[in-house]
Amino acid sequence: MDIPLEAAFVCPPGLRIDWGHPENCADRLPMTTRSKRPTVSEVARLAGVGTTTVSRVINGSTRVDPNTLERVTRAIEKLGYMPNQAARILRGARTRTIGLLIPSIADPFFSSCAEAAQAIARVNDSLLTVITTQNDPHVEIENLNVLMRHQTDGLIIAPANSQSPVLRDIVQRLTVPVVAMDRPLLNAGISSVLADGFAGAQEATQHLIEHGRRRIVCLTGEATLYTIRERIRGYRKAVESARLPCILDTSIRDYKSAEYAVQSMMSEAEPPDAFFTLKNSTTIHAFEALQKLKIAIPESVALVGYDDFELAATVRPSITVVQQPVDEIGRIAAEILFENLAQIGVRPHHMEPQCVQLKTRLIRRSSCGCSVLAG
Amino acid sequence: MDIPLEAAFVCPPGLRIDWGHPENCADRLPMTTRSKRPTVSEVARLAGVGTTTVSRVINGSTRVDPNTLERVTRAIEKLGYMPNQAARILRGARTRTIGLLIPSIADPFFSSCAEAAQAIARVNDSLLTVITTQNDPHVEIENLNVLMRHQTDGLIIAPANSQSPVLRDIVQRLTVPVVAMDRPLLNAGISSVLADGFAGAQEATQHLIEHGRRRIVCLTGEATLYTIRERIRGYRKAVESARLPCILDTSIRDYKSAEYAVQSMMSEAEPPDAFFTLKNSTTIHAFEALQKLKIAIPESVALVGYDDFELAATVRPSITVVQQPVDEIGRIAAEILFENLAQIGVRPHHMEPQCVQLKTRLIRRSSCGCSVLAG
DNA sequence: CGATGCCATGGCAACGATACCACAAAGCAG
DNA sequence: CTGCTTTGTGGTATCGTTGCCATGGCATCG
Repeated sequence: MDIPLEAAFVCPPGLRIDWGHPENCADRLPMTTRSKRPTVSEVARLAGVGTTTVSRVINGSTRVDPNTLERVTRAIEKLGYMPNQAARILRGARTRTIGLLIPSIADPFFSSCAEAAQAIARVNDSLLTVITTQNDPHVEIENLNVLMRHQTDGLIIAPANSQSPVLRDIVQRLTVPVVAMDRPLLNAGISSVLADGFAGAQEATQHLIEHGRRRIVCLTGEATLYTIRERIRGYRKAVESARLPCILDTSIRDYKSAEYAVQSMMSEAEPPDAFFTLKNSTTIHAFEALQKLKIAIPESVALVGYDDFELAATVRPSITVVQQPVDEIGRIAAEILFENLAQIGVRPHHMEPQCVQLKTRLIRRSSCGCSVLAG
Repeated sequence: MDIPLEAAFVCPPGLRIDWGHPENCADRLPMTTRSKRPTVSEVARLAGVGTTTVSRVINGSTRVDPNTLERVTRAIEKLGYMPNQAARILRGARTRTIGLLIPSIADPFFSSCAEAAQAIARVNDSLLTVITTQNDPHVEIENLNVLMRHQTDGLIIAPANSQSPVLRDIVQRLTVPVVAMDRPLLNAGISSVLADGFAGAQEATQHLIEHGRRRIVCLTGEATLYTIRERIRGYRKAVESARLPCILDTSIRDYKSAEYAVQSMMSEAEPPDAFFTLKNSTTIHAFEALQKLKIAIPESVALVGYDDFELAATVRPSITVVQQPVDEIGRIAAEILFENLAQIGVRPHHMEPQCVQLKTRLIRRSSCGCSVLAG
């Protein structure tokens, strides 16, 4: 089966369509890969010099005669020479590849982090290898070993368990720099980049309290992760400071459990007047359940979610959320990693680990009780 | 600044929380990486054998005496030996790394593809290196070269321009297998895996026609991509078969332009009675604009979108969409790539390129006029 | 004028794993 | 007992690059 080319879309008259960049970039294709790639000695032979000189030209390490430089450069171009990475690495060079160990690529939070990290890797002339762990510590350790076998220069990891002594020991024994992202790896002596979930949750809860809400239920979803636990701490701090009850519900996993939980809570003697959901999927499930049960938001119950998502502003009512600086997290984690990498060999001891906590932002929309003009 | 551990979440009485896997996997940490990794010769010395024998044990290529096997295995474990990838690659082995060139990781469509491809890479004992191109042909070619420098075993690419002669030439000159994903690379002689946008769009348009819609406007958004053009073909086929007008609007880029476009079309003498949007962002912008302008969906205009998204079922009215088999696309692309990889050296000539077209699915919700029970 | 220093350059070894060849010992048929 | 294969094993060259050291030419200085 083949794509029929003749049937391709023909631009109708009067309809201007931009066909993209002109692509006059034929000048920059250096033969890419051929069956047998030329080597330094072949270049050297053609240029009439020694292999060392060719190497010097490539790496620009020592001064070479302008005349020789010219000849060698021409030989390199003529043969389409490209240094062999493997040989360089064998001689001790970096692989120019960093690893990213995250629970899932499909998760919008982590895919945004990955995108930002990849951009930083690119400006540092490195590649990014992504591995998903599904938050399984076994998979995590397994693949950490895989990355080390591949001699990755460094590693960004979102640990499934921030307190895992096993992971901590392994990471401490590594000779390559590691940066924790989104969740710390406690007492491992590595840098970490996270959003301040405690402050974010506290601010959101506080906001609901200011709206006069008194029975604020925190819908945690599964509460094993460090991030979720921090958010719970923030919620707890806020309600306890206001002498309000601290009510946690960890039961919501999907739409069905959300409907059940919401229904049973709303039919209690003292029903909640606000829900604070700690992650995206829980927010959506709770929102769906409330709509299905025809419970008015924010009149009957207010709703505030943690983590922003594309349609939070579009649904009716629009949903107030705690927004995390996703791009920043990935970007800074990668930046710190490359800073560490740059330090290797310069100092006898590694850089002091730093813990970056980024501020979250409360995006006020309608579901919390704020009257927001749509748009 | 350090994370206060003592302040960590304490499980309240009566609230069962699953703390995750037990992590009793301390047995599987093979020293990972040390300052100076042991080599075959060190293992050989310890086991009292030659390096060749050690190599044979590692690769299980030839029979070795059970006795020797035992000794070597023990030596490997004792030293925590791990073969040096770079040396192997220099000797001609695979890098066990494949590249994925996509416009963006943050895009839900491509992140799902990436996730699926990564899973296949894992079962083939390989890593996946992700590079984003932002649909820029220059970046695309640039990074294709970067991947080749890194000696990637193979490549999955979503070409920015399916008809680019430059990209086609480069790909044809590559010695590693390449698979096109989501969009073909025409006449390059490589396999491609795509969703059938023509059929999907045709079916969706047909569906609107069956609902009695007569003026169906196709909101394309930017229409440079192959996929979008295929969808336009499908839409056109359907309306032309029904002798209905073919009305394309390529102007929508964001919420503002959507509002303008919708408003001006609705105030025409013959306003549209349905919108068919060709991609996610356009669907959302059009939906927002219709809501803002208080135009009833589906009473005044019906709406069908291309590409499903998480909240399409949650918003009111829920949105009817053409769903693409995202996971399948990534999975099959990777599978074909590894099949090609397995063929290298077996046959003198490469595998016959295949073009896989996957079926889409029309998800009937409310916005098209179908009365759907929520849930 | 001879000694000293700098510059440009080349030869060679080494990084670590493995394919190839060689060889010894053992088994086995004639 | 001889000539053959089979089995287990080791030595060594090689992959392509780069660091170290050596060398020859030229300029500078006492």
